[in-house]
Amino acid sequence: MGISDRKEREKQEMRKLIIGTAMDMFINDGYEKTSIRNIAEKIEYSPATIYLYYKDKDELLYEVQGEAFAELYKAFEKEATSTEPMEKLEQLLHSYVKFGFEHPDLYDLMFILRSPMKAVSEDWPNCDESFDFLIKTITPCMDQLRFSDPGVAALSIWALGHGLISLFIRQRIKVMHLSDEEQRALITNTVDEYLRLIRK
Amino acid sequence: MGISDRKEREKQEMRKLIIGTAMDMFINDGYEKTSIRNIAEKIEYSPATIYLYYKDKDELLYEVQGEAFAELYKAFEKEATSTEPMEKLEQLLHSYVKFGFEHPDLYDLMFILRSPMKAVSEDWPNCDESFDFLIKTITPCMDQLRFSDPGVAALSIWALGHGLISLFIRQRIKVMHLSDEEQRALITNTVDEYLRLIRK
DNA sequence: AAACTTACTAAACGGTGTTTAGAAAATAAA
DNA sequence: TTTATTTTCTAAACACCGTTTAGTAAGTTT
Repeated sequence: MGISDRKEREKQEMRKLIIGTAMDMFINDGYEKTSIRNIAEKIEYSPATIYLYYKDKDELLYEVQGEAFAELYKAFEKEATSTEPMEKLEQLLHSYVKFGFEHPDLYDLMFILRSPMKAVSEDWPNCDESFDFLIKTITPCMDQLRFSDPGVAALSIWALGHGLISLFIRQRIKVMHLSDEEQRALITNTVDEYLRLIRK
Repeated sequence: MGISDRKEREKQEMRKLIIGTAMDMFINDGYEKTSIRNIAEKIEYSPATIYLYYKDKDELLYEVQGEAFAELYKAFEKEATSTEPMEKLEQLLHSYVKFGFEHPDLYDLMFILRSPMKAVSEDWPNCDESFDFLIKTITPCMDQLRFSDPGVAALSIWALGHGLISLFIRQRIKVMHLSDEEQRALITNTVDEYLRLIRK
């Protein structure tokens, strides 16, 4: 049955077209400002067509989140490569913060946006993967870290990185009355001092 | 002129009615799910009336943020009372996290929500106040802290607290597969270990 | 009592996510 | 090849949203 094969292929291509366009627009304009109608217009289909391929806007977000987490994981693999455990951990945190700086709108929809129920109730494959990378990086460092257990260590490191980036992205660091460049420098500085603090 | 006095009073009462109702609804349903139309319905006026007292929905948010920051500051004053600098700093961070746990929707609109331009461009009186409290609490601790300067110290402490609460509120800690209670306990634990880390 | 000012709202504008009913095109069967 | 069936798409509508406009009704002043 060659025809139904092609149809399946075309269906997958359409899904890719939609999700690719959605991702572009989420990155450029943010999730909230991107409407189903805008996406439809860009791909030259009617809005209703999108609903033949995705259940609702949340499902679009869910898919884009998946791709974004895959990108984060790739960044980890590329940038946290040291064979020395503590150095690898440092590279990992730097990589995380760098990702936030370079892809603020992706970071936003991954970690800040109110997540669709699907993402929090069912499991979240590509997110788990990145979190696993953190856990696996921490584990061999435990004897050199001033944390009581890996759970606390993971959450502490993640929370510090996330806190810095999300305060920056959502412009709350403005209360410190610093320029954009000064804010970035201070954040980098704060990361480095934190990494020094946690060492035994 | 008694009449214009009364009119002014009535005007202020109307503003209070609107902002009070808005705050209630922001707390119960969140900012995004609360519509001008719903607020108008609850106070039994037409939606257009609200625009005679507030420029737009952002201005409502701005005002509620102000009140929320005032509440946070009150919490600080009540709970961070020690005369011993380091102990006061610990009380402050605990107070911050407690505020987040107890008023998640207020915390959300203060620190997580995309803030209206007014809040970030002009100054933000009640937010400055709370941030000042942090700076003033940190300053006398500097000789006992493992930070190079107060700016880094302030941002580090804030980012850790904010990171924990915002990951919790936006349900990202779910990747750790813990119950709500376990998550809260882990957060408290992480705060305590952090406070231990930063001590000289 | 008439003129003026203030307080309010009905209705509309242009936007949103989403659903429905029906048209058009592609495929299968005759 | 023509008819029947399935698949693919969209126009239009529904129920919301924030906001503006134009006009009504009430209160105040002259």
